Amino acid sequence: MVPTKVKNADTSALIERDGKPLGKAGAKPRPLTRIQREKQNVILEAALEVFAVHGFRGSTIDQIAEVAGMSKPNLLYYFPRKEEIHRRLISELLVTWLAPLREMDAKGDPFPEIRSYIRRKLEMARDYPRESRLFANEMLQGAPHIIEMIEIDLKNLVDEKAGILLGWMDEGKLARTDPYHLIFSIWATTQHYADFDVQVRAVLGPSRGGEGRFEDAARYLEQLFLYGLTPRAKS
Amino acid sequence: MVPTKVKNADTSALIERDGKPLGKAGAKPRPLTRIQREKQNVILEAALEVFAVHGFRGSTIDQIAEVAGMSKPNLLYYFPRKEEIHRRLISELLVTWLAPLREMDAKGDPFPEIRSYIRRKLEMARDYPRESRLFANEMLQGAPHIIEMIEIDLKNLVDEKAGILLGWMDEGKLARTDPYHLIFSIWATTQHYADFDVQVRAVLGPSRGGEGRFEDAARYLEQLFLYGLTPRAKS
DNA sequence: GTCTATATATTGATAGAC
DNA sequence: GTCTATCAATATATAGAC
Repeated sequence: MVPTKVKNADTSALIERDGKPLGKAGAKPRPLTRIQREKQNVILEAALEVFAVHGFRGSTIDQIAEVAGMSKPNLLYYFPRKEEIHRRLISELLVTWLAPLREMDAKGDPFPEIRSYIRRKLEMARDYPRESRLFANEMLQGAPHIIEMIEIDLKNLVDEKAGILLGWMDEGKLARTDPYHLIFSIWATTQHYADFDVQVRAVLGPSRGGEGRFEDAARYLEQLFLYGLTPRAKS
Repeated sequence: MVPTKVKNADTSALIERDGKPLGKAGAKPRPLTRIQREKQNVILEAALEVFAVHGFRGSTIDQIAEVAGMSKPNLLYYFPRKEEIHRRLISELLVTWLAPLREMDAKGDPFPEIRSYIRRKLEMARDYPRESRLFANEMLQGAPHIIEMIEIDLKNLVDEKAGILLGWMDEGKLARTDPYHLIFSIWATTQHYADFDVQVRAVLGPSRGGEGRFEDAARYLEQLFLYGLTPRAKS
């Protein structure tokens, strides 16, 4: 007979310390109730808000608890360690953050693929600026928590996509250029609108710094990248 | 008779607290000796190192003192407050940081001007990565210490240069595009190599992530921007 | 000017009542 | 599960000897 198994157990949502579920060693970790999961989400949401601005060391549990609307000991009941909150946010981050690049498809045509990749990245900067800043903070510090993922998973993904880009170049569908730096420039230009948002808004001023700025950015970037990549006949 | 005035008094190098020189109210502030200035520079250098990585709140005087090779009370003798060190670094930052943009000259031709602007910015990312990261940290936090400078001085500068770019477009020397987002994209792509250095190196790997990466980046960016901006005959 | 010692505040984390 | 009280560690900053 098959041992009883909880349906849809979300092992990533257990109360953990140092990456391991709390409780007696050897004891079967219990999945969280709906309420517990919701509380954790409230905390993670608040922590994202704070970590994104002040980084790990610059953020305090007090701040996070205040934003989450609960007391500090109460927060620590759900996440016994500050580091644990950060670890959870960061480990979920890379996956979502790289989703747009994963979608770039070798079977498609280069311009539509690149164009929609840029659009998706720009939408992420618009809709998830805190995630973008959390990532930027981590990078500025030398990516101490995700360096292995960067060196392995991210590198593999970019190598693969660079290969696709090179393939398109070989077919003459795309101007020959450095595929790695091409990807860097898409990352940089799109994330800029989240990470340097204050500066963008201040420079554009009240008239052009409103919500429309993302549409303007999309139009500009499309022009920059597509014209810049159009293959030309040698003359 | 003219009151005695110290030659070359560097008022920005006095020992200050909350932006005002220390000492009895009304007393004439004394300029620093050479040794004092050198000690301050050692501290500022160390602080740049630390603040660039951890941000203001995430950095400690202990860390800075250790990097500077002196005791904490000794450091506090030269800068009575942690905030004062940061204030000095930040206020000097914007000036140096915008120097390359200031050099963009309306009397020049667009492509050489833009090309050398990109080169200068990329050289700054290569040679002054800590300054770049300090700036990025400040931006991520919403630029609390330099928001007025951003809204006034920086905005004015960018407005002026955007005007120059528009002029070139009117003359048909430059593809018509959004001059503000053009400037943003130059900032973003060049500073990326300082702020996201870990990621760039990890993705490029040992073979291509060495010092040559800046030359590769320069070549790529030149191609991206210049081809992308070449005016075309309507067809 | 530099050091040791220390005051004072903040912070991460725990104990234990309810 | 949540709270008050509190501990221990760390952090900014000062006092005062030399």
